[in-house]
Amino acid sequence: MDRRELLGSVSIFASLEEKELDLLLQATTTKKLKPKEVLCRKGDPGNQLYGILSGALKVTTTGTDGKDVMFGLMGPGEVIGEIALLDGEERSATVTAVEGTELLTLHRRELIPFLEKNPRAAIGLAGVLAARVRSLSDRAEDRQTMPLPGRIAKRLLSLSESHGKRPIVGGPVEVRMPQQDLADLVGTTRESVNKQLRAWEDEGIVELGRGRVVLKEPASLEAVTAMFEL
Amino acid sequence: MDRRELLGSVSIFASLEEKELDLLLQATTTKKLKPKEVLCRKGDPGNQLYGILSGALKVTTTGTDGKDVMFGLMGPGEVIGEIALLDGEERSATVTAVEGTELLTLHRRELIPFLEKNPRAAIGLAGVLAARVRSLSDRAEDRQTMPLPGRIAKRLLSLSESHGKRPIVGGPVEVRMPQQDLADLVGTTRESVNKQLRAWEDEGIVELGRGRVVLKEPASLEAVTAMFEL
DNA sequence: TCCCAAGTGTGAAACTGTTCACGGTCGCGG
DNA sequence: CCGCGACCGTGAACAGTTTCACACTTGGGA
Repeated sequence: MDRRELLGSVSIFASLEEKELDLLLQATTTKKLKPKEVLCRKGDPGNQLYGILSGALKVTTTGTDGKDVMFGLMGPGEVIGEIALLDGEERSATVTAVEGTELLTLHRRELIPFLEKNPRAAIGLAGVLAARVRSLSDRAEDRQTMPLPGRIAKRLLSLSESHGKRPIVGGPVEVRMPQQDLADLVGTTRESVNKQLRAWEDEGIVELGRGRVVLKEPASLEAVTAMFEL
Repeated sequence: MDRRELLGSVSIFASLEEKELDLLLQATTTKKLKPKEVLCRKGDPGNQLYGILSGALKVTTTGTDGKDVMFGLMGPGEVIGEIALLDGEERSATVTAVEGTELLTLHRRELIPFLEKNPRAAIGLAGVLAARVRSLSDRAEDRQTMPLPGRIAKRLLSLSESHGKRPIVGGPVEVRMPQQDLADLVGTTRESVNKQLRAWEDEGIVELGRGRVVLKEPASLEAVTAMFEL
């Protein structure tokens, strides 16, 4: 896969013309992250924008007590790092690779002038941000209206869509993520997640393994979420 | 105050040239809202962007059980409605006037072409969105790391900065908001807020009144937040 | 290949915050 | 100027989660 193809695969640049892409390409570098490697930490100054080419990143913050909050898991085609770059503040979260990951990096001094010349890209970027706001506020809402089982079910389903694998073709979807991370994502403890998952395992709805959850009956999970929302 | 002055007072347009402002002005309308009047509801189609000229709006969503979540209180100079407009989805929340409010409205069909011709405004808009993401993720973090008193204290302080009044010049700051709204904002029940506030009143930290909280000792509240965070 | 760090499973006890069920009071709109 | 709706105050019982304290498993790296 050549560099241009890579760049085109990052959503916000997908709509650009060839020659604009070429121009932008010259300003990019690529970067590789090993599993567990940290891309940036909350509080760092942030002048780079990253596009994910392959792999997966988790976005978290850590309280001093060690209590983590995970905001999301990002995959290929997604953009990360725009916030600090756009408002000029510090990085708002810590970003860590959960597996080997390839990134495209773009520095603010190249990006801002580029956006000024290519308003469509700027609008596209704003669109990405708008979606981010939407998902954050949805989750905030869930967190204070939906009881724990509903939240776990909902997040499992959404993870299965964005990051699910099917070990056997046509078989059930598997979500690769330790229970601790699931807990951080849902806003609860590892223990609570474990207990809920075990309960579902007994009902045959999921199957558990070290670092993974297999959704045997997604429909039952949907039923759980439906019980609470709206 | 003439129309142009109004437009310039809305943050994202503050950096525009005179002639650009004039151009944009022709596309705007003004709108007035009475107290408690609803600007839009979650789920509506959304094609307007609003700039707040005066007054205050609250942004909320309501679960079917009647449990509300308040995302924020917006004041003069702030922009609202960008999200639905940028991602083409439904309105993501309900917006209600808490007092008499004057708005500037701008339709998508005028705004998008305008942004394409004025990339700086597009970038500015992206900046607003970035700030929105930041505040939402901060709150998400608080909500699952900080116990209730800390969250209440923190929100009171931030409200006092953005919407506080000083009934007597140089006197203590007063926040005008019913306890129910405070609860929705912090993500708890009215009762819990009331109990905490009463406790603080007994300690002389705040003073309560119908629909208002007077921060007599903001420093003590800061101490409460400091106890938990970081 | 063996070891150990990371991850999982589980119960009991403690607690934080909610729910429920009231009564009281304020102040504004008719 | 008075009534009624909106807002405040409060306690008791309850529920859902967290905390704590373990034992157990597993897979990958030295």
